[in-house]
Amino acid sequence: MALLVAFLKAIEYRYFIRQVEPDIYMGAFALVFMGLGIWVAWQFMKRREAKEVSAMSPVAAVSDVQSAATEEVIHALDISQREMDVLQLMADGLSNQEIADKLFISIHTVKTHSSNLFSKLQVKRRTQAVQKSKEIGLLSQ
Amino acid sequence: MALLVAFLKAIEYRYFIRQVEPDIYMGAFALVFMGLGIWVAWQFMKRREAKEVSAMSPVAAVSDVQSAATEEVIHALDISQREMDVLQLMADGLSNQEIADKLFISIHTVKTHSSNLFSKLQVKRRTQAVQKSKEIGLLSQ
DNA sequence: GCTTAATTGGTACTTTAGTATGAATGATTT
DNA sequence: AAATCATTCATACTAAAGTACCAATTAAGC
Repeated sequence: MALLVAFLKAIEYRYFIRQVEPDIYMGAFALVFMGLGIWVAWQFMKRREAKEVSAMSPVAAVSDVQSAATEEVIHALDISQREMDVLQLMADGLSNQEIADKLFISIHTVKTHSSNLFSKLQVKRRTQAVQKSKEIGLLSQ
Repeated sequence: MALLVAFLKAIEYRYFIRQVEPDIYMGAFALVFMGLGIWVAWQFMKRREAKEVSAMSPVAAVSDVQSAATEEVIHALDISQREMDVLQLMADGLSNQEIADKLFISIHTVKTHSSNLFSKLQVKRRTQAVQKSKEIGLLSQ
């Protein structure tokens, strides 16, 4: 920014400020920098869009990784019976407390199971867990 | 633009130009207008992005038969386009923050939409919303 | 007997989700 | 012009979800 100011001062200020109407000069000045601002924002947004397109939906990206190793994961899912119980009820839209009540265990236990489940499924949230487990055939669609 | 120039001339030019160092004044001037430019571009891109996402929404993209039935359900439940966008991304397992980033809106807005969605679907959580919306054909299985 | 893994439960904490309420804006309809 | 609706954003709050770490119990399996 300091460089820009210096640049403007050196190049334009001395040559135009006294040859052109001040109003017009300031208007042009504003216009140029507004244009520069638009350009900067444009570049930024372009980069952001590109990233999104390449990454697409996080779920899609996840599923791609998964499908590459589907066999391996299905055989080595290492998901216990109790974790499956929790997963099923999670897929039904139940809260941790409701799952706890239904399985006659504490909510802490449900959290333990679900947390382990998430790391095994390589997801971060129950919604993703449900989505992914249906994708890979852990749960019926 | 002409108005802006006039505004600047009237409000700032006369009061600051001879009280502040010219260089600093010009620098601040440039900065302000660059900021304005960024803001303008940002607003423009936001609107464009929103339209694109809406247009890309699976609701509009599914097969004719499906979309006919889906449209009916959407209409019956009085669910808006934006609410459908949020619902779709919710079903993909995204967090509210991620949905906000993808739609270029704030997390507050996402919460507003999802909350309205839940009451329209008569559910209490996003997991139930996803489950039910697939049940009634709002989302493809 | 000893080990291993599954199941259970806990504390303490951070993060995310969800509700209630209000308000501004733009587009559309009446 | 006025009303309506969709969309946006905000604050302030409560509830739920999720993580990290620890520990007791039980049922195999070696």
